[in-house]
This record gives sequence, C-alpha cells and structure tokens, in this order.
Amino acid sequence: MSSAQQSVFKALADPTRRAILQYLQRGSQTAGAIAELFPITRASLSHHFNILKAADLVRTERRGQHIVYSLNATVLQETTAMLLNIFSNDESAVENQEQKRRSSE
Amino acid sequence: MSSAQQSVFKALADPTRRAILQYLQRGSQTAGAIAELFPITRASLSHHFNILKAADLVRTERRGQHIVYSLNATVLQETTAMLLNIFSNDESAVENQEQKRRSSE
DNA sequence: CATTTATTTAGATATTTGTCTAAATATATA
DNA sequence: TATATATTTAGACAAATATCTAAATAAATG
Repeated sequence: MSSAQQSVFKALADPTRRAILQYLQRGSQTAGAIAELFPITRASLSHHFNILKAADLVRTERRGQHIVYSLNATVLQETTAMLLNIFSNDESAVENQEQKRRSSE
Repeated sequence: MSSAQQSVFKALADPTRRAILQYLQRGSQTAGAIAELFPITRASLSHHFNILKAADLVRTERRGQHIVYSLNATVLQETTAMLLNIFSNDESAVENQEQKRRSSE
C-alpha cells in the first residue's frame, strides 16, 4: 500500500509527467496527440507513460493503430486525500525505518 | 511559481523525507531527535533537511546547540489544493513545453 | 502482401540522487 | 580556554533517472 504511494510520488516528481496528467484532465488523448505537446522523442514519452501506468495514474486502451491514454483520477484523489491528512495514511515509512533501526542494534 | 512546485514534488518523492514531514506533524523536533528514527547517518539526514528547507516544507530555528525543525503546513496545503484541482494551478509546465516546441520549428 | 503510420522496446549515456566518511562549524560547559 | 555535544558541509561513489537513436511490434491501407 505504501509502495503504491511511493510510485505515485515518484511519478509526480517529474514536470513532464505532471504536464501529461494535467493535459489528460481535459479528456483522453492518443500517445501521438500528447507527443505533439512535448519537445522530447516519442520513445522518451513512452518511458514516462510506463511510469504513469505503473503508478496507476493513467489507463490505456488500444483504438486501431492508436493507444488512448486516460487519467485515473481516483489515484490522484486518494493521494491528495492522504496529503491533506499530512501523510496520516502513510505511516509505514516511519515504521519501516524504526524497524530497520531496531534490528540493527 | 511552478519551480517552487517542482521543489515540493521532488522533496515528496523520497520516503524518508515524507516520513520526516509526517513525524513533524506531531510537533517540532530537533535534528537529533529526528535522526534517532532513521537508520541513516546524520549527514544524510542533513541532506534531506536541506531539500525540505529548499521546498519551504520545513522551517528551522536554533535553540542553543540544537536546531529545531517545524513543519510548514501551508506549503503542504497549497500543494494538496493544487493536486485536488488536478494540477489546474500548474499550467506552466504544459505552456513551457508548448513554447519550446514552437520555438524549435 | 508490401508499405506506411503509430507506438513501444532495447541499449547507451549523461545527469541527478541518496548515501557514506571525514572534516568543519557552532554552542555549551567544566 | 579546552573539551564535549549537535549539526552541517565537502567530497566520493553507486544506483536511479531522463533522454537519445535504432530497432521491433502492431494495425491500417494501397
């Protein structure tokens, strides 16, 4: 559960990926349409798509030759809710660290 | 403004830093007290503190030999609010990318 | 079926990042 | 003032990351 959170925060750390999410907020788009917005190669974009998919922030669907990307707003909302509680649902990080510390004494 | 957002998202990308913020939610703490929670050196922690300070997520105050760290909840709240609108306040990323693309044609 | 179009994968590379040890700085106290 | 305690800074290094080019895969079309 917290490793899912980790993949979301990692995904959000990159400005290109945030811009992709923001763009998808207006509606689903094909990979090619998204690629036109960015001055990087489609291969690099594909790498960002993989990271967004791994975080479950976007969903994909093939439509003929095209792959359509859609925002998965649920994950964003959950992450936001967690941040609003100032990480109250992400205690495992502290717990894990405490556990590591204890076991190395 | 969006570069400030960038430093916040970068800061939140690391689980140790999220754990520090979460811990500070209970109240301000000295660097040493925080360090006892984590199995990494104080030098490494200091590096994380610098990143949190650069993002204005924490504030510091010297108290004798100690440095007291406090959560700056305002920045967290603002970031959360922005996420809730699904990046509606962070358009500059897309704008910048569009601009780069246009100028390279 | 061959070619074009859309997208991803593979592999290379430069940069960034998290961590460490050792040394420096700042304050308190004997 | 000398020493101890608290914290940060400097520099090194391995791992992760963002990007690229070239090649592969998948679907549409002549």
